[in-house]
Amino acid sequence: MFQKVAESEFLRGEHAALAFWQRHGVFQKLREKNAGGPRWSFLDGPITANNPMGVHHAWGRTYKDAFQRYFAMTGHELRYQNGFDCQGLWVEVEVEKEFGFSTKDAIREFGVDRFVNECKKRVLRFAARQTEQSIRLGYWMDWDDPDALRRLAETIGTDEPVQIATPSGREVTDRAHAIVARLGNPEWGGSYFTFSTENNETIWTFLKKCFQRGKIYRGYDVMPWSGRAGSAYSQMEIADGRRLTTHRSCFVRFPLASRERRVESQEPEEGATGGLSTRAERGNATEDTGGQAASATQSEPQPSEYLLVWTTTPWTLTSNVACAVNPDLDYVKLRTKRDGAVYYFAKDNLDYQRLGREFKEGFGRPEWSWPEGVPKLKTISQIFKEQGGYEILGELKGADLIGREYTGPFDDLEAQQLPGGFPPQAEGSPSDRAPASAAVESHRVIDGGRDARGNPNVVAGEGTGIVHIAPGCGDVDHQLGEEHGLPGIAPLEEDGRFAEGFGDFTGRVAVAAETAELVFEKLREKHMLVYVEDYPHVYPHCWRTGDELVFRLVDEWFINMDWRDEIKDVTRAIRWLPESIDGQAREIEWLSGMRDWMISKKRFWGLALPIWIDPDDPTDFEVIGSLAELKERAVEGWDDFQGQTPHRPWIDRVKIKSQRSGRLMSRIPDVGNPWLDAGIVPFSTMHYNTDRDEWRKWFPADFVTECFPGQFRNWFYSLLSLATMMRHDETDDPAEKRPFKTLLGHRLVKNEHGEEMHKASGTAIWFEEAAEQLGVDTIRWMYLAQNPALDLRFGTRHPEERVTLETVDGPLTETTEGLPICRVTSKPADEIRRQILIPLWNSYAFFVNYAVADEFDPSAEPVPVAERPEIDRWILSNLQALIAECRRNFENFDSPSVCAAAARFIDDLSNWYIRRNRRRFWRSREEVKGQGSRDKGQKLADPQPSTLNPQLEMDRDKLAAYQTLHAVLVALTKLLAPCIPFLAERMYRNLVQGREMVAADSNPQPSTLNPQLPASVHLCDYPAADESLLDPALNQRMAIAQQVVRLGHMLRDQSNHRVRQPLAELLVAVSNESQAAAVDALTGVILEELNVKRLDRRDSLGDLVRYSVKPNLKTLGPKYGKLLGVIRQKLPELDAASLAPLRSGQPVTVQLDGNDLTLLSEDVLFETEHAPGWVTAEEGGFAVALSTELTPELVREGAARDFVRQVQQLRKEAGLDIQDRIRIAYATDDAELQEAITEWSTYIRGETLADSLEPHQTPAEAKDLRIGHATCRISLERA
RNA sequence: GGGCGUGUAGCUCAGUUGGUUAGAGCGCAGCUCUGAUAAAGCUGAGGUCCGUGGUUCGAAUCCACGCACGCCCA
Repeated sequence: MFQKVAESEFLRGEHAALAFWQRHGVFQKLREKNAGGPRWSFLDGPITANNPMGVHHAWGRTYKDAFQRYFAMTGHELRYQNGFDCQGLWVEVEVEKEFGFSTKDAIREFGVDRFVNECKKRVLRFAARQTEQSIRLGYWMDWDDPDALRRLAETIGTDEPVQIATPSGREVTDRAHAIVARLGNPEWGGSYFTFSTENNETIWTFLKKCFQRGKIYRGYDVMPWSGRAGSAYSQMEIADGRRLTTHRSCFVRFPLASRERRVESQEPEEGATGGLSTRAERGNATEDTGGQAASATQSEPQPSEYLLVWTTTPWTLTSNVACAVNPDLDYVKLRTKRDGAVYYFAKDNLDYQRLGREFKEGFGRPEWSWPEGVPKLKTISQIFKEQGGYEILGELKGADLIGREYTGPFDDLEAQQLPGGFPPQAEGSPSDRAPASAAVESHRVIDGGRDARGNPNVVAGEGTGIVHIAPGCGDVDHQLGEEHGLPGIAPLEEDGRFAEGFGDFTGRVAVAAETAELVFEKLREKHMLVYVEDYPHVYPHCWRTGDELVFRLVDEWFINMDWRDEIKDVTRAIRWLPESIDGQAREIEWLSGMRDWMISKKRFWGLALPIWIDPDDPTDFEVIGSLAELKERAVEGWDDFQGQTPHRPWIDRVKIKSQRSGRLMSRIPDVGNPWLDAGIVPFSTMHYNTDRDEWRKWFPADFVTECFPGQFRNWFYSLLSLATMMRHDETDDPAEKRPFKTLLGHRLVKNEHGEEMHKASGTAIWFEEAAEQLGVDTIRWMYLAQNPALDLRFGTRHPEERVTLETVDGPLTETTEGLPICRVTSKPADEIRRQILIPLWNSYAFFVNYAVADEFDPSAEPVPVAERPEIDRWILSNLQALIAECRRNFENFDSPSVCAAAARFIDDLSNWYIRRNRRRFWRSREEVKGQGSRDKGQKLADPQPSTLNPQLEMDRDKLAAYQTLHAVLVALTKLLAPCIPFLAERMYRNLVQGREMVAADSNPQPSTLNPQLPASVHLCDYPAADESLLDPALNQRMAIAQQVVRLGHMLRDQSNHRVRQPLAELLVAVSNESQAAAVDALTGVILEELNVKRLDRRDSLGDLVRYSVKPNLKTLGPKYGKLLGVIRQKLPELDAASLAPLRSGQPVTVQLDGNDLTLLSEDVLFETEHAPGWVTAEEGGFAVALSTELTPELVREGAARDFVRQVQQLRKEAGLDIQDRIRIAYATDDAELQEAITEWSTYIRGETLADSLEPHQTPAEAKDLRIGHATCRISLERA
């Protein structure tokens, strides 16, 4: 039997379900049940085990769980392996914070081994934490015991043996790091950790394959670099750190060498007369420049021509090698009046209002408005005017400047004079092809060239059209330097300071403000500084420290990605969802534009790149493909390493011998890019290297899902490239190479106003805050129902409102990490609870509570469906449609459609089926036995009039109702189990196991449960639609009845007649036979819903309305074109009768404005207009009219129903049970009402379970209640 | 700067191949129903379909330009 249910208490129910699953090992039973079934391969994208989970992590994890549950309920075997992302700078950053380290040296001092152990500990601690949070989400995975993970964290770095039980039930004892290195292996089960030896070693396999294809190289490239972190940032990660900042930017002039080779000129050679030069006008900007420049010309009349150059990074001027122009661009030749100096720069720049738009509108983000206190920028013309004025001497093309030599700004520096550039290259290094000339010998104007898309690198606009080129300090600069055979000067050390060889600059931090000032001071001395200003712009910053990045020439390791077309082919073989995003195109776009992949990082915690190199000959390097290979090749250090994980510092001790030279080779000190860790998992977690047959069973994954912004260049990219390379020697078929078949991306979780939630501002919502305030089923529904292509506006955290959560473990005021727990509100969550979960619960509670009272036995012989009332067959038919729809949508990874269909069904169930059938359940057993006191003869409208033996028939009808509703609810719990696993479980268990489940909960032996039925909804098979119950015609009929009722309600509303007031007659006019049949079949339903005495159906709308005709522009337009205007005007004026043949499909020829038109039936639309004198409404081809005339009889009956309603409300307010009997006393001055009560006394008493209904001098506290047009005082007491 | 996308009610979004009076949900206002319902239903107000020009008998829809916003790439 069923357990009576009361309040929904969703949160308490969720905790109860979690406890039940744990106590009965339901998840284990599910895995056993499906073992050997068809496989469904899900591949989890690893979550960074670095912080507790927030609600933004839970969206993807809800998808993962929901689809896994669906495929489990359809009998599939699954892997259930969660993944943790463990290695990389993000972990180092947090550990540095914990220990207060701010430099790499601080870490070295602390000890790299201790540091790496701390990183491992942090990962294990947060893996434990996220495991607990995921379990609370209802996410069923093969979880490790969080406490075991914490024990490992505590003991890692010691030799103390630890004993843990693995998820598969094995007892393992070993040193912590030996266990940790093997977490997630197939014998133990559990989550995979990317720091595992298996994962790292499989990346070695990948890198070896790259090496064998000749794709690994050591590159010298200019990369964004953080001096503080001592690390280069890859193209992928730099995107996250852009910020608006203000730099001291400067205009500088480089003196041109005189043109000895010059053959002709457009302008006569101007002498540096200086005749027009005067003392500089006063003015801050001019004060320190012009005068000194003028004096330069005095002491040295030549040269007098200058390149005008502009830069926002003054420190790079130390490393200037060349200047670039656009040969097609117009340049101007300008002479200043003050000192007669002649400048060259782009013509368009003279009056160009630099950052004019940004000054007004900011830099493209709301928070990036023009910085306060920074003046508007001047035009170059303005600057020269302030410095005494100028005259234009002429124009020339950029091409005319190319080849001109000049004097650099810092030619006195040692580095500038070093042949081959700076730093001096080791012999035999890959860049030993670099030119032997020194930078000072290379200063000349070059062609800026074009980028990959063919756009010129040098354009007019912000600068001067002459770009200072420092191949060691800039990306494009570097490329140009390579193209033009220029030497490079790379001035910065790892820490972002100038190296030896830079005079006074040596040791200074490049980005420091003082460094810029020193540059200006030196330039001033050399008379090269023209103007200095504050220049705001968006510039890359370190995403961790916020420090400004520099562009630094580094030697890093790269994968040559010239096989990108192979990856594109694989990309095309994959299904990318949601379709509206066109992820495939986005990925292809990224693949087309991406550069070679920088895989190295000069840090400590991460994949040990398996590259061994001869320190004396950097061209001699080798990639090792496995630890076994390394062991074989090792000539020293193996014994030291053995027993450790392949991480720094331990792995660094192993040396091998060069096959080429026989010399000792060492591992490069770099660690790997963490996206390698996440990209290899289709191989490492499926045992590619250890059990190829097993791997073949699970590769490729059927499904992956992740939050997509950013991942096209991160996880998706790494999965695609690694799989393409891993498989290149095994197959040519792109489909065989793909790591996954279908990808579902989803967007971001935002707050209710659409803003990002930030940890720092306290607006980020922690998982448990949301879970224990909003409820997990609610949150899951919110995620699953959301369109994945759109941001989800989750809710709002109120940092100022602290709350205490009541949990099973007692009150909770802060998270495990000590973060305060704050109030979380969410309108979408409230709406879901209101519109879906509560109606669902109420439907269930209604059933259960009546079933308990009636002692309904679900095992009773079922009433054949064919013999049940039409409405039962209707809801069952609808259920089959829902089942089919849910299956189809789950298979299609379309959870929003599952949720939408279910929501519609729940509405039909609650607001139509149950509401309409209440009376079938109310009939008490006494009533059935003929002992009831309710009056049956005066029932307003019995939906099931019967000529059979009333007792027998009612009994059977009631049984049918119970059986129908029971079946629907049980099926619904199964359908929704993947979405709302807690509520579904709770309902299912009571509906199926009933009271026995209480006994089972206190006794872990499930023997008391009905062994025939699964103990958990999650052990059930997903329902399959029963075609024999599907009756589309019936569904349509009911839809028509619902539509008529809706129209009827509209008419009542418009004519101001409440539904409780019976009305005499309803006319329904239909336009076809199926509508007629529907109305006839459901007349009783319509009458009762609308509280109308009589329904009269008319065969034709013509009886109720008259027709009007309208042209069908869609068909007539193409035929008559311009004539359409006339047709539109005149056609409705035609006599409707003359067009009548059209209604039966005959063409009609009419004359309009002198034109003969032949109209087909499709050319004319017939519309209805309401007949006068009726309240009518019309929709979908039928019309409804309601008579509004009230007779005294009708008024009295309405009053009686009002009276009943008010009494019911009082019963509820008095807290009476539905079975309690009462006595009613009332008082009214209204004679008509008095008469109505007397007339309908039996009915009123029957409806309200009243033993007596007496006029009385009621107590003063009795309420004045409105009954029709009168008022009445009513009091009641329990009988 | 380049590429892609978006712009429709107070908010979030639909809107088919160009077709007649542009829709939904939320919010707001009013009304109704209720022995499961903390719900729900109905009605109403609310629109320069970003702007300008063009194509067309007809444009939210197609084209061009402009403006604003977003993403990706420089």
